[in-house]
Amino acid sequence: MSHFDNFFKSAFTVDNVIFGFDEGDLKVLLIRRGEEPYHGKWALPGYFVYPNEDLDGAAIRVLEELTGIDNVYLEQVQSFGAVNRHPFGRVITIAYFSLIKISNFSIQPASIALQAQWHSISAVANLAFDHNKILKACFQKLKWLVRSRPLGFELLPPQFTLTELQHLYEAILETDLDKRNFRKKILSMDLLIDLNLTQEGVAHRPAKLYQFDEERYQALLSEGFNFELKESRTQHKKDKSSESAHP
Amino acid sequence: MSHFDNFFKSAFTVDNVIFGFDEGDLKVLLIRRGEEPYHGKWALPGYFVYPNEDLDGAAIRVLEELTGIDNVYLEQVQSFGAVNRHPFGRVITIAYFSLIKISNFSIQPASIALQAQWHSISAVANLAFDHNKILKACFQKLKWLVRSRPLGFELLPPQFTLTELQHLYEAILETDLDKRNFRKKILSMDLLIDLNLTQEGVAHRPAKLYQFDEERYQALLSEGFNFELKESRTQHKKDKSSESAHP
DNA sequence: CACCTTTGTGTATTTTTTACACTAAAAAAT
DNA sequence: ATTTTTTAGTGTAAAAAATACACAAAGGTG
Repeated sequence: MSHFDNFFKSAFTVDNVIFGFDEGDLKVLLIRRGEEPYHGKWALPGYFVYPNEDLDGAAIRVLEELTGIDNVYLEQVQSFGAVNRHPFGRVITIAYFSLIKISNFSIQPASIALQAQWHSISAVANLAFDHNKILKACFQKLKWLVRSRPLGFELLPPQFTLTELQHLYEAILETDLDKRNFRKKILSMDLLIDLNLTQEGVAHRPAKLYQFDEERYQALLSEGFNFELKESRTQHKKDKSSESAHP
Repeated sequence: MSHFDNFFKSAFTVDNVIFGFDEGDLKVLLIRRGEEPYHGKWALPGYFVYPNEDLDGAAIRVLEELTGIDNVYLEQVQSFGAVNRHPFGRVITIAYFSLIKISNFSIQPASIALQAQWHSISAVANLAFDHNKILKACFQKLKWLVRSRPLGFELLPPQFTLTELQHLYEAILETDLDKRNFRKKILSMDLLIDLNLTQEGVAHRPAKLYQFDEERYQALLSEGFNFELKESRTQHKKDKSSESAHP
């Protein structure tokens, strides 16, 4: 049956774009490749999909094998299938992405990777394959998603301050937000639990700590609530609160 | 090199979800398969990606070969790669979708398909493979996209009335829109050219005809304009304009 | 010419978004 | 102990956007 001529030696891979947030910086998890091609180069943690596993499953497995990270929610983003994107043959890849709290996971590269490390989004080197392109597409998707879902909580420690949350949003959206308006909006969604605790050991007024209300989020989700968070249409200058501090 | 064990007999396909709009109904283009598996069954127009072509190119070629339609913009949606989705072996598929004016294209199924035909979205049968799932995902994406881009013009004839446009939006969003508010919003985007023509041969007041302003759309796109079109947050009843007609 | 059907229009109300500046709290420096 | 430094926390008014809603106008039909 000539139909089967369409089955040829080819392969699929999955590549994971894992975002984290630390020190006010949006980061992505990269590995240094321990295999040809691109041996020694930085790349997204990705590998082949095996014949007996589906794509989502492969993404989860590969991430675990290459970085030691498991138990995260991975979302499919896009496929990349340029003819020569892989020097060894025809390989298309399916990109997945996820957001995780950096501090929650210890990174343990498998033998197949020389190293696994967080890199600031703003300082990502030349990656192997077409991984720069993939990263860019995933970052776009993140930016887009964060406007319609209260994402980002995944990236913060369980207890966080409103300023930390705002910085995270600013990093993702690549814009400045107005402090008062941001707080008003976030608090009005009623998705944060005020822990009645404050920061300790900071050399200034300590901020209150909050926690994400997972239960309420699930409840709202199921009733089709719209989480949109905008403040991006008009250009506006920062709230220069501090200008009064030095008269 | 054991690396190459990961290249095995497998295949990629592309499947196209082509939306059209006619007689107030949102439609999708299906073919009746002329090949095993699922010979004789309705399916999305899809076929294998060849070794020497990239995914976007394959989608365009396949659509042309199976339905005679070419010169349309296809957008990648998602990959589907369940292990047993294809009875002949491991095949993952990449779904593409597009919107076209039904009247602009004459459908000419190639020998590989027995038939190609528009089907109302609301009355799609059991399709081959996992194509019902794919169709559903694409419809979701359409619904989502139409809120953030002035899509839909692709689906209408070059000259259309505001009521036709509104019906189209209602079909996609699966909701009712308020006539006056819809017009206000659409016209304020300033993307329609008033042709100073009216419908002819209708048994009621003829509507004005408009045309989509492609140039202005491109201009606004490039300056990052936000086309969002909502009116979906609160539940609201229809504008029962006609209630005064029969006092 | 009455009548049927669909088009086309405006306004008032409510909600959301935006812009903007000072006091409060704690630690550090004097 | 007082002052300085730094960040947290707060409210309001103005502008823009979204919503709800009803009737006259245009053309064909019988």
